[in-house]
Amino acid sequence: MRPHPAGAVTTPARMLEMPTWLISRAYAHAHRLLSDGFAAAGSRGYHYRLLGALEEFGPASQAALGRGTGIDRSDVVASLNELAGPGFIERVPDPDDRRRNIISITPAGTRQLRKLDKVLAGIQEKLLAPLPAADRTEFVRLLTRLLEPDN
Amino acid sequence: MRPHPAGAVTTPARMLEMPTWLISRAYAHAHRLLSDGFAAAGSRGYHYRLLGALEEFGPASQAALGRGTGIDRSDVVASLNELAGPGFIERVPDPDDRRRNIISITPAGTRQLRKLDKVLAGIQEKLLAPLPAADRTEFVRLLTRLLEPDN
DNA sequence: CGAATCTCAGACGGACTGAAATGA
DNA sequence: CTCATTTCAGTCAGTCTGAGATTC
Repeated sequence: MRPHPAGAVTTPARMLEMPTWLISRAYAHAHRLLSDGFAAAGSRGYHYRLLGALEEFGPASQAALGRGTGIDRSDVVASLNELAGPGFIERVPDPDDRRRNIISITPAGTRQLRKLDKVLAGIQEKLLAPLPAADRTEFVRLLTRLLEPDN
Repeated sequence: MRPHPAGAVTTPARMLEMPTWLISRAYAHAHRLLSDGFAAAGSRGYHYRLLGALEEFGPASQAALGRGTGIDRSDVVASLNELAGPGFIERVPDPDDRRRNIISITPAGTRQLRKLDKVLAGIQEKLLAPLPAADRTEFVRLLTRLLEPDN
């Protein structure tokens, strides 16, 4: 017996409606929208998280940023270097503890964050586009509920 | 002005309710449940996908399996090696095209697939546990709808 | 000849670990 | 001396690319 012609094999039907499968598809989709969206704005997801944390919580040390945002300490350094280039953040030595840098968001960084806020809103819009408005809030509610035990 | 004490920084609030964020959290959660669940059964996600495709579509070439399941050709080789060890699949050269191997699932492979079906069902159960029964079908419906344009 | 298959080795980007260097 | 922070080099798992041998 010959094997089926190329292309006849697809994802097994038993998987197609599994929540785990759907979630991983949704993740891949969302991730692509995010990467593309941020890249088009000359930025990356880490930049948004760091700028957002700096604006919300004020100046912080690099280590605190890493712990707080869940970004690896070593990636925090790299991302802050990228953000310091265009002047979106500022590093100044902490006068009280000269081991530390205090990282602050600059006015240019705040403007960049505003811009990225819009980019991100556009991405959410694009992601949710297939759902009628009423279903969108329901979708968020269900996802939140699903994750509640984690918190 | 001093930076905040360590631990005061967390994920920026602006992100916490974003669908993209929730989806990536849900993905990480589901992925962990899957890895752990399959590992506990001495298997891996790729094994399930390959065995499922073989049972559903019948014998196929390695290239067809790779294209069909979206698993990289090189990982197909590695996974089939792992599946061939315990005798879950069988490789025989295609008499009609001697470049090819025809891969078939064996009776032991079918038994393994049944076992993994149960494992996977348990994982879905664990994932959806926080949602009341009525919300579960709704959740699946919304995810499916979200992904429809992709298909 | 060009195209497809299987296989291996190496590359690759993303994320984590360890430890040196600096300073409190 | 001990501890915290910054930084860099090395590692690691997962995935993909390239190339060789073979066959169509």
